[in-house]
Amino acid sequence: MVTIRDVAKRASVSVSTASRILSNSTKEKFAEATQLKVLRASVELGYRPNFVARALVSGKTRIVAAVFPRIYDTPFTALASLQILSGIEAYCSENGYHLLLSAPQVSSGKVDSNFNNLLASGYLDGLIIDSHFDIDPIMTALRRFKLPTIVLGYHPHPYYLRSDNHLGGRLLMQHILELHHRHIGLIALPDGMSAAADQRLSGIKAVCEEHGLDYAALPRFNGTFSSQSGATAAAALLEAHPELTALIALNDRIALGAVRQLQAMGCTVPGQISVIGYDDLPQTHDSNPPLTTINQQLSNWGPLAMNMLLTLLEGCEPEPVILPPRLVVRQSTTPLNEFVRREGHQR
Amino acid sequence: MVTIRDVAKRASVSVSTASRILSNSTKEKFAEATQLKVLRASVELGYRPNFVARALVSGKTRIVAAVFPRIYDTPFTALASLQILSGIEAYCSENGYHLLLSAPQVSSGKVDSNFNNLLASGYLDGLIIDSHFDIDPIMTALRRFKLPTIVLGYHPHPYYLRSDNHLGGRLLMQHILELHHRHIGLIALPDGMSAAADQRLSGIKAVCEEHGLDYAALPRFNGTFSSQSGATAAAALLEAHPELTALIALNDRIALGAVRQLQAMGCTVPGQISVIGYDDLPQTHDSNPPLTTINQQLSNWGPLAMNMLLTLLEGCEPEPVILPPRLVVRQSTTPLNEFVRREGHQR
DNA sequence: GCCATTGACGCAAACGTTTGCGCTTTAGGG
DNA sequence: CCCTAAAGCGCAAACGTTTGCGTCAATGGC
Repeated sequence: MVTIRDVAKRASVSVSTASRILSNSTKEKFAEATQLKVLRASVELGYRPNFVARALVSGKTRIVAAVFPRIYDTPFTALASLQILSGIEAYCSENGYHLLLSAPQVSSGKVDSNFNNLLASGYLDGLIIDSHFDIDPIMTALRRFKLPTIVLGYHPHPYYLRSDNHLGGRLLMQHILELHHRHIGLIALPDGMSAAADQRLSGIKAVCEEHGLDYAALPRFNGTFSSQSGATAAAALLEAHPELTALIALNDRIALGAVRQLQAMGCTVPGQISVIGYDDLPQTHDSNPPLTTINQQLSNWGPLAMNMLLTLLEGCEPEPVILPPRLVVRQSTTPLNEFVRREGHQR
Repeated sequence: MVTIRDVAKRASVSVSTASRILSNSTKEKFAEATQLKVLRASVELGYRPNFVARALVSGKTRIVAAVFPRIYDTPFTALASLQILSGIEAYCSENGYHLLLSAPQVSSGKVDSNFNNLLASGYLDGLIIDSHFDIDPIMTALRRFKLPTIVLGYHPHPYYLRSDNHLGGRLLMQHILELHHRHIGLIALPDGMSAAADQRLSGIKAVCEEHGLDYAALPRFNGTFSSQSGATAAAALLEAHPELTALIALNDRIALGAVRQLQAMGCTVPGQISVIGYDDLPQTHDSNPPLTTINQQLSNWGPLAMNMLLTLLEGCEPEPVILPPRLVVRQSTTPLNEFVRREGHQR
């Protein structure tokens, strides 16, 4: 390993001079000739600074962590995480940072010890935490160390980035109403299970009230995160309420499950029943029919969150970010046709 | 920050004694009383060793990197990466290692500078590299540093882990032949584009020869990695060869695209035509019909690769690993029915 | 009772940087 | 010609550990 001492020796200057010329961006005054000597020696020897030593004295590692809690042993969930992760990595790399990935095991209110070690290790300059699930244990573990932190999602924290799920819910409902549907089923999640889902529901409710609809009266069936639960829900809803002409699913996976179930039951989508999802998963492009859904700009999350973290690391106060979701109209929703609409009105 | 010096002072011992008692697992002999004093002082003060300092002297950071090259700006591809990553992370964490994620930009034979910095930084004890795409530039950049490395896939390297894609190809073809199909279309990738795909094709070819079929005569259409290209391929194949009763796709995405296209053309799957994919992507469980495909045990890759890396870090020579893939029969393939079979034989 | 051995611990160097401060030289002003 | 200031550079401490070696006392054998 070639150290700065070697460079200094070859350039016949002191170590401190070499260090200042090589790393100190604040150009202290050095003779042109000296600078050249050092620079040349550096490249000739192929000198690369040892970040560990640098970190020890500066206290800065230029490493940040992305934390995706691992709940019930399920890995950080699916492609959404990957998109975010990819964005963080890219932005990190552009700014000379390195990304450490951590998926701490959270069980019975405790975080695994390796995560605690990581926090105390001094390896991290800051972190970005996904609060898709309950991260209270993580945040309490984190409090002891004064590490700059950005939170993704609804966990209460001064610096956060989230999508406006209320607005997303509104878009969902408005789209369905504009298509003249009035008999609308809801495949939701149990209240309180996910802050994001709750917000989506609140958006739906708000639109209902604006249109004089009784939100509480909407046929509703609670699923989970699996596509199978979407299928179950669709079957149950249609059996209890054959008059339904539209189904709102709170995420794409249950929407896709619902579509599959409907088709298996001989129901055409969107011919007889419109289905709308939420998340804009990649596979919704290619599903049959392509799914109308809500896009959360996931690919922007990583860079934006990392940008917030960087301003925090520079000692400034980043503004929280709330991203507006967008409706993506594909082919799983269609206007209620005249015949059915009239029938609907008769009831 | 509470340092080991504080602990030593509170226990009224020297720093070296504290260090040895706290970290040196090779229990040098110390008086019972001294050990207790130090341990107690340590917990009372909440001492956590600074890994950076420890790394500086020991030369070991207990950080390893997972490298997923970013080609043409596409992020590390999809869920396969995520499954592997999740496995690596879990195994890292269990063994007290930390995982750094790097997705270096590779363009025109060069790797971005941040990746080079990472390699030279001294931050890494070792790395696991995904060779899904061409990683020559990465490997040459890596050669200058003597970092223990495991390669995932077919890139030539002493320590590798891969799935037996030749066997996978065999399974693919055997399954189709056992279902009595004889008019088989191939949605492949251009030769040489992917070592894994080439291997799959070689397996298919081998089975053909064993059954006296002319591999070269199989109707074939080359796609890419997108599901759209699968749709295009299916349409083209069926138009040129209406007699086909089975389609082999070299990956699930193009298989799903093909299924969608077939259904749009009024072809039932598997009623009129069987389709088989490769990869066992999660969405193939829920597609309509659920796809018959090949599973590569991706969730085992991470732990196995990490295990190899750990033995390498301990100074031993790990054995390369070749995992056998498994056929997953779902509902997109079915035996050729009698009528069609007889017709098939007549031609 | 003396010497060698062993057990228990401390001293200080080392890892590769950064950085506060001080030293020398030169230039410039009076 | 002297004094001051600035320019250019080096010394050495510091960051928090680990670890080779040395020291001291106690112990045991003869």
